[in-house]
Amino acid sequence: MPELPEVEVVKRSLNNKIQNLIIKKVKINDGKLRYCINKNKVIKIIGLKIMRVERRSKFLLFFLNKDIIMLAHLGMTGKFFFVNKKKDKFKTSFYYDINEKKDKKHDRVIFYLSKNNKLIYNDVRKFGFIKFLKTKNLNNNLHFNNLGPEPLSKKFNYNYFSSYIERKNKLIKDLLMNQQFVSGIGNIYANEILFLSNIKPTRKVKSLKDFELKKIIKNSKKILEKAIRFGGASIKDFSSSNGKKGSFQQHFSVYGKDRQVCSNINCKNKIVRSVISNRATFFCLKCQK
DNA sequence: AGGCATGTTACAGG
DNA sequence: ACCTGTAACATGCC
Repeated sequence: MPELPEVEVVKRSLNNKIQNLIIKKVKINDGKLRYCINKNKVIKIIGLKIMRVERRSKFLLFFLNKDIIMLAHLGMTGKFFFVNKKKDKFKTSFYYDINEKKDKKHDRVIFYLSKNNKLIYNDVRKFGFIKFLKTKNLNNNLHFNNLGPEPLSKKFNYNYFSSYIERKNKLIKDLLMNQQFVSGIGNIYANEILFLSNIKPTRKVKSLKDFELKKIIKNSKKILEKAIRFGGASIKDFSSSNGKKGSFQQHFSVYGKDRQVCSNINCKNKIVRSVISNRATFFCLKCQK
């Protein structure tokens, strides 16, 4: 599910609801996620207030008072659901009912919040994690100290790109997915960005012309912003914290489209699928050079 | 039954 | 010390 746009959508859907709520109780159904949830640290967040939620790369940061941050990563299948007693307009599509006593399958952690609200962390494959740290340690933990710039920030620009790739001999698709180069792009969006940029995923970065670097920068921002506008991509079962599905998957140009006709007008070529660094890669041999 | 899946990191080897 | 590729994590779906 979750690359930058999906995590951003989750952040936005949580933020206005969760601010100023107090964590009353935490129930851990299965704390054996990517990292085992530290129960001693969980005890310390009881009674703390959730100030706001931020996103960095594909990480969610819940800022609590007392200078504590709850850092979460959704891995491949992690989801946060916010459940409120009040009926809201998403009620019909909503997976959870506040009055339902029994937990859903794969509800790993449940945060009971003030005013009868719940925050549920559901994760099928358990590649995600939740950990707690001091605000001052945020930038020197293993997840953040080698993180590249945000693709939507001004730091991700032509000068940065061209100086980064000097004497590098990597494939462009690998580079786009390398979080040390730029943080937040995963397999789906790397495929989409390269299709829109007419660049074959197997191109070596050294071979890229200046105009191609500029195109990749521009299209990265364009696609990620568009995906956020559409609420992210809900392949499998991604949804935001209110259960609302994204629809960007309907706007995919190449991802998952092997053997289908290229989506460019006037191109009758079929999209091919190959594997790069163990990840499914889709492209049009005619449109991407 | 076997292959595949939106991600990250630990580790081995160069 | 840096870079690179691979295995591992856990579960469900086609």
